[in-house]
Amino acid sequence: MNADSTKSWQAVQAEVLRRIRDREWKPGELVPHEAELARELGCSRTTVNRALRAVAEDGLLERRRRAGTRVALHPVRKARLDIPVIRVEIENRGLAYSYSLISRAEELPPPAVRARLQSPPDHKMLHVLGLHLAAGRPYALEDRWIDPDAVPEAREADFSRISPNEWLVLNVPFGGGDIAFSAVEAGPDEAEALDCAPGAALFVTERTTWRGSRMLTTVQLLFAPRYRLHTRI
Amino acid sequence: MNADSTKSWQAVQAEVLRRIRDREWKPGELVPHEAELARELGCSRTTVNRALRAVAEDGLLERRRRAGTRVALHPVRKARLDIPVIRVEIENRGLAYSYSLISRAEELPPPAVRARLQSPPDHKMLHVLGLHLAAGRPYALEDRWIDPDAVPEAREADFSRISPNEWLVLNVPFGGGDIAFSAVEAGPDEAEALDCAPGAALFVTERTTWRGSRMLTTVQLLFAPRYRLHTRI
DNA sequence: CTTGCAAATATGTGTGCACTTAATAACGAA
DNA sequence: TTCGTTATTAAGTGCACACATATTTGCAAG
Repeated sequence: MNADSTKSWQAVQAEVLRRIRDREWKPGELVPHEAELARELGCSRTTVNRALRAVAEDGLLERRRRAGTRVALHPVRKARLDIPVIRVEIENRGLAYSYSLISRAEELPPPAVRARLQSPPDHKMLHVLGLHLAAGRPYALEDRWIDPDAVPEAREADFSRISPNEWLVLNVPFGGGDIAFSAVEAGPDEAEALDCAPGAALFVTERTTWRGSRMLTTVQLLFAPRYRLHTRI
Repeated sequence: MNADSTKSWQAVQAEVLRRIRDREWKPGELVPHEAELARELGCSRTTVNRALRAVAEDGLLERRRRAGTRVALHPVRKARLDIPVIRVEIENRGLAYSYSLISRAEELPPPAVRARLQSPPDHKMLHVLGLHLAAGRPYALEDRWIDPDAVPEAREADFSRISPNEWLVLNVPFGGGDIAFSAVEAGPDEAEALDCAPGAALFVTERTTWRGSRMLTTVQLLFAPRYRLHTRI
């Protein structure tokens, strides 16, 4: 047990956070450089580096080579959002998950989708509509478009038992992605599927994923009213 | 210049990601241990560790001591959300920011707020309502409650020129926090403040911040219609 | 067959060192 | 004065080594 000469990087991090909190290091101010801190805290520079890097990743410090490390003036807090597969999300709440396919077709996407997927005007896409249910009640409506050229196996996939959401995670190697959250009013169809009043405010997440520069799929997830996306900072 | 015997941890990370993408390492599968990878890739274990740790932080690998490192079966993607001060958020979009105070009072919070702040039934709180504007148009309505016992300086603060949002970031040492995103229908007052139709779907973020175990403040931010919170994965 | 303890092992972390890279400052020439 | 070059400096990264810690495995005692 490293009585006291050894400080773990977490201990250093805690000390750094304390100094920021207690305004020992003021916002915008330059903090001692790594070597200096290492000497002062009785640990190696590597350890100090690890700690400072972690704090900087949370947005409380800003680091630039040569310029040194300074306390962030406008701390842009970095929250981490977990984006699980919907089935897992529901099961984690201890609810029974089920899923039902509403429709599946190969058709021309609307302009908005075409723009997101950067596809040529007359390129047909796989369009899958499905409903995720938690404990038998509508949870989220999945409105997905898949580029069958980029994901040929999708043509064979059976989306009646497994949602595109989960099928894609399992079968398509991940790539980059883009997520947006917003709110929309429920249209008549959506209201019926989600069993809510038309015009109700729905939480929406829209995701577009690609691999390399190839767009793969875009999805709109409409959550039933009272859904909350939750995280800690 | 380290021609090729030295691999940077980013290079190792890229190689690891490639192997996961190309299914050389299949989901759920155990990957070679650090020392083995180090030998294979011709770098030190430290470097491999750095790379694997980074990938694990993104949720694509799961690591446990002794048990080894395995490819995540249900990759829970970790998105990072930046939560800037609203003024900065607006200015970053190249728009002119302004702010106007709507009301400020010390009063009894409604039950929902009391629950969030875990305050006793008859404890009065500082209640500040303000509107953030971008290019002169309503952007977000800030409905904030501050515990004046936990943040005594707030009583003296001038929230007519600087929003509580920004004042708190500048004056109150950060602490833990809790963020939730959802959607609500605009009520009559909110519709008027945000210059939208009553019943319009609004994107909401609710934040509660504390220091230690002391609740400091809770805020509801109602964004004008068409607001989108956006991030990459 | 179960329980408990010890050995083995993979990751986690710390240290000291060296070298690289980027940003600034200092300096000198046009 | 202004521009470009060079020196300096602090962070970024890599390596070899050692020890810490968690977890599994296997063996032995009950």
